[in-house]
Amino acid sequence: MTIRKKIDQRANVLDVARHAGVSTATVSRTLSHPEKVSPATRARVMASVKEIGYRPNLAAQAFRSRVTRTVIVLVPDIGNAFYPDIIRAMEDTANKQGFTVLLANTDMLKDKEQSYHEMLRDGRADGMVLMTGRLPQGYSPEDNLPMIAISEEIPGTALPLVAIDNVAGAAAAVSHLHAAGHQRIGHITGPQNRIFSYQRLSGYRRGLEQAGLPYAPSLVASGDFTFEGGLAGAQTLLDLPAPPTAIFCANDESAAGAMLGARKKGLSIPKDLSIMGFDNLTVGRMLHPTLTTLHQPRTEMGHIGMSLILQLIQGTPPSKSFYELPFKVIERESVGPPRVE
Amino acid sequence: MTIRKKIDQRANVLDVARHAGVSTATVSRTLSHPEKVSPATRARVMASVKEIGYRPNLAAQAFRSRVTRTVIVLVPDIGNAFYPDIIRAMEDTANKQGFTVLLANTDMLKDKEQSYHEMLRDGRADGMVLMTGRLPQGYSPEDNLPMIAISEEIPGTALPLVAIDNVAGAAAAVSHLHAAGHQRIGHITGPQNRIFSYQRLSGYRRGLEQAGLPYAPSLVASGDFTFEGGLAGAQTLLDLPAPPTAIFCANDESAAGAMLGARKKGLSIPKDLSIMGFDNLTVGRMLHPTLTTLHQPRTEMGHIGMSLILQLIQGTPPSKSFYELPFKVIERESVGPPRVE
DNA sequence: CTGTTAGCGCTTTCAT
DNA sequence: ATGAAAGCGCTAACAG
Repeated sequence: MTIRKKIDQRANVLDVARHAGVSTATVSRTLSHPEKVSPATRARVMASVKEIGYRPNLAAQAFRSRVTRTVIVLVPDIGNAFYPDIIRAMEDTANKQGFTVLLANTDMLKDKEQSYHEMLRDGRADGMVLMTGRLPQGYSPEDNLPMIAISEEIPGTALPLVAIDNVAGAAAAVSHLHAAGHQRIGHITGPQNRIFSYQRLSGYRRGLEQAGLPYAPSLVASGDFTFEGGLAGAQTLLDLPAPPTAIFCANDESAAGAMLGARKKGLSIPKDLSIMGFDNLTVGRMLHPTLTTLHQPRTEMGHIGMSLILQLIQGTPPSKSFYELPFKVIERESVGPPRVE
Repeated sequence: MTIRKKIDQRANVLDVARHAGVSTATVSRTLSHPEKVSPATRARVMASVKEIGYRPNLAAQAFRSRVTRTVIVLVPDIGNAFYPDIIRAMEDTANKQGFTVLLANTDMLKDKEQSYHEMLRDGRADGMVLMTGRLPQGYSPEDNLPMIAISEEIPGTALPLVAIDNVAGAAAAVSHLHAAGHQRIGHITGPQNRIFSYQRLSGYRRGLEQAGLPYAPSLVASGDFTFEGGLAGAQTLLDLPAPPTAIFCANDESAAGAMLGARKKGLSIPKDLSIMGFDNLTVGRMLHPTLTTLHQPRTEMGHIGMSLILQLIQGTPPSKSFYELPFKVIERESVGPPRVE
């Protein structure tokens, strides 16, 4: 019996209770709800905890209290430089409140999304943040599990969303190009499986419309948010009989690819072709010329999103369904007036 | 009493046991060690599980079995494009074996490192992977917790390491520049708090030595692995009375900064100045000119590292203390012969 | 404010 | 091969 303690080194509540001359309940209270215990006992228990070197068994705690203090965050592609700032901000906010972020890279694979969602259902996390733009398979509103979306909207649901207005952002980008004098503005899209892509494409169309410019399907090349996609897209557009004088790319990485595509064609940016990105990643400042783009407040997105999900976890209902954040155009070197023809 | 089931929807082992007409022990066995149960009962239990829609409570499981199937991965800076490939590979390997990766961004903050290490000690994870180049505070070898290091060595410990030989890699980079004809080769270092920085600096010196070139402290500028650090470092070096004709940067991001620094000085790359990076990140292909660099097999690093820690967790001791991976020079456009003076 | 007591849901001896 | 029963470490009624 006393042998057990020798085998299993670790002290538990009972050891502390004995040492402090109180009950286990008091020990538990002191640790979880210190205000419910008299200062005197609190001090005594704390002293014992310290002396014995007691640390609560987190697995037992999670099991018993049905609270894990963990939030699962679903990221479609951790290699995409768009996410790190958001993730860091979420982690900071979570840690500050004693929560842990369980980051899950899904690569847009449905079974990964599902298996993390099952972890949530099965009590390994208290809430979930989606940046995938879609619901995990097996999701059921009746489960009533705390969930929100960040950065990318989830069509057909009531999940609270923290993001910019992507359509308006894309329209603003096109306006910016139009304001610089461009009349033939091309677009390189994102991948088919992302809501983002549709929103930015429709923002592109809205921007054209607002500028009084016609929409020509031939000026839209399909990309996939990657450097290679941007490269290929630009090549397609520049091979057109009447190529665009400016290209609005669905994100910065494809804009980088588009810049290479232009260079390969012997075009100089922005003299022969203007290029505009979306997201405002660090890479934009590394490119030559530096990239004009549209800024998304990623850090803020992360902070606000995490605060929101933590509130939901703690039982506070969301005050609105869309926490809209501002975007802004970042003017750099890759956009200029069109060449006079 | 029966009311409980109505309130707390969820089925448990007892429900399954009753439904299948067996004991809870048999249900547990069927789920955890199917081979210890007769095919007939196994089928019956499985059928009940399915029918009732039973899913084990993971928190209870973790608590009781003292196994979480979770590995904590400590990353110094998730914004650094060096890590995503490693992380993705680790996650893939872990998931394949039913494990989960708990990614922790530490920003090289000791208290973050410590608090995640405490999570390990307190039973919220089964093992830990360090990419921080140092031990978390509170680490004690006697705890005998499964831990390894990936990519960055931990001085003064016996933790198994999966990485390239950074010193040899840096020396190879310098050799490459020397082979191109350079005699005055500068270096922009990493930050002071990273082992990487020292290793690459000492590799730089070894490379000079091997080339029969003198080491001049003035040709070493201190950087911090960031774009800005590279920019500032290059400006320092290029302002020298006798500036280098080539710069070996401690990583690709600072190389990108150095390229801008050169451009700002009106230098053309590689005609007036050659630049070499380290890591082979995607950004190297986006730069103009594209960046010559040294490739680290990051995906392999992640796969091997995760397999290793999972083995340790399952009780297999490591077969060696250094799992060395190969590096290789990637030749692109940023390195050429020096200008004839 | 504090102690008593009864489990949380699961796994695991120990019998049978 | 299966069941009975004990208990992991902690928390939360409940009573006092």
